Amino acid sequence: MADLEHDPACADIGDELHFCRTCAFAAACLNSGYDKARLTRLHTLIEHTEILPRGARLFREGGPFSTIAAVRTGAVKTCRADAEGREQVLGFFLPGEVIGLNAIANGCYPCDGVVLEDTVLCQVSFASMADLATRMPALQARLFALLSEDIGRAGLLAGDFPARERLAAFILSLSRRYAARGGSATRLRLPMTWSDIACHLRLAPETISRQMKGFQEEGLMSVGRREVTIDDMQRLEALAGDMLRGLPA
Amino acid sequence: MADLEHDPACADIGDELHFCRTCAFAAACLNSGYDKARLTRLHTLIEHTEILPRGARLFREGGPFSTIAAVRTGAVKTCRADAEGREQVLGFFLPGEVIGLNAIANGCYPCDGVVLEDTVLCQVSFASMADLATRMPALQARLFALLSEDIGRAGLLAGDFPARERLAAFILSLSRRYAARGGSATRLRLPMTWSDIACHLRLAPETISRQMKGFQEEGLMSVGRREVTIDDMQRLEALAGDMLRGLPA
DNA sequence: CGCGGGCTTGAATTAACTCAAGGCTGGTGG
DNA sequence: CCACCAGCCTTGAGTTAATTCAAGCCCGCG
Repeated sequence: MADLEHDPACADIGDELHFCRTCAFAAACLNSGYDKARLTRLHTLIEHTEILPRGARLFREGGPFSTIAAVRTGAVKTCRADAEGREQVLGFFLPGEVIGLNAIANGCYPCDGVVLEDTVLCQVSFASMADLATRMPALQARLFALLSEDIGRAGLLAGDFPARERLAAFILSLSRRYAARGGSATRLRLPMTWSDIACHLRLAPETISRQMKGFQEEGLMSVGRREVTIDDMQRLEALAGDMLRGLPA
Repeated sequence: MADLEHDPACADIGDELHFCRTCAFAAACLNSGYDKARLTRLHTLIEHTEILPRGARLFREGGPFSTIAAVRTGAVKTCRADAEGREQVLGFFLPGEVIGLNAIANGCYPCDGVVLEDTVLCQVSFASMADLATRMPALQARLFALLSEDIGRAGLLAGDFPARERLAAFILSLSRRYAARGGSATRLRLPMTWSDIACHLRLAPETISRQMKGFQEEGLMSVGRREVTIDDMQRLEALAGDMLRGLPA
């Protein structure tokens, strides 16, 4: 365990120990009494990438799947383009979140992975991970939970809610996810463009713009360039409430 | 293995061996050379329910999660109601498909499970299943795949496609899922109402009605009471193509 | 036979979209 | 250091796909 805590590659992450010590994959394992050898084995499976610049492709739709990755710093989106070239953003991945779980089923990625800002990832061969999981039930449980969580998250977008509520839920979801990793719940830096948000929420970019303006005028939040400060969390939760009901983060 | 093949509880399923022998949970294990003891152990974990009538609730939103279930015969929908009481159908589950995977993350169901027609399920404690999976890597792999598949399926609905394409993709998806279990790919019995389909696809029931009529007039399919016969698979695939791209079944 | 749930059909409405044009901003190169 | 450029965001006006509302129909079932 000491190895993990003092690994220089992790030390610079500061307080995000929940994420750092385990590179997001095995938080649940830390307090499970595993011996040092196993934790070290887990740790040695993990490779950190270099700093990936905005626009870099982690993988492309149809490409062969072999590794999953956790975001260490930065942000990533997964997306696909339809026949007319219109982009659909499936999800955003913030520090601590795991990318690639939707590729397990088919052995190939169902979407592109695109870096939104300077990003470092922790990568692990999924096969090794699964193998190790048979010997570490808590790791297996963590993987099951991560996968299950993603089902719920993907389902969020399925609902038919008005633009206003969808955007409110999106902001609130970001807020909770940042807060869960020790960030601020009220002051959010947005690594994605308005257009990305629009593609994600099935809205036109113009609609995002108008709704953001509306939120600001109502005193719900202050909207800046690539950042948002939530001013009235309660009202925001009331707006989004129905949509996020029963979601972990 | 002989136990499984000749188990009278399974014998009546006929040719659906892929599903029957394993009650849908461990198809991948059968050819993996596991010894009889392990397969039997898996089998003894599984309990068949009595015949559940239309309208029965398998579970409710917020209820404690402990078991996952595979549909043996019949059909089930998962759904939730928003504040105004409008229903949102998250998914339909046909024979051979597994219900409850989205509840793992939180330990409680994020939706209701409702029986659509006379239905028999195979139920298994998820905890036992996970425990067994540590000793049966192929079972673990199967569970990972099932979970991953569900992420993709949930994401389907996220896209912003016109009503016409969404409905085409839905019909085609049903067709493929029935076909994958040995059923007909062209003649489909629909266990759900038009309204259920509407709630699932984020459309009004009237829209389903109009689109179905349209499909019929164009010779794409013949629509009957609770059944559909696909007359022009190629054109249907062309219509839905973009949406189902990269989906297993 | 009559009842009720579910499906159909038409007409009016609307939320969000598209199209078009203008403005800000942060980065780049002179 | 400043000017320019490109990408991104904003704003307005007109359009549209799908909705809501309302009414009637069909069919299986008691």
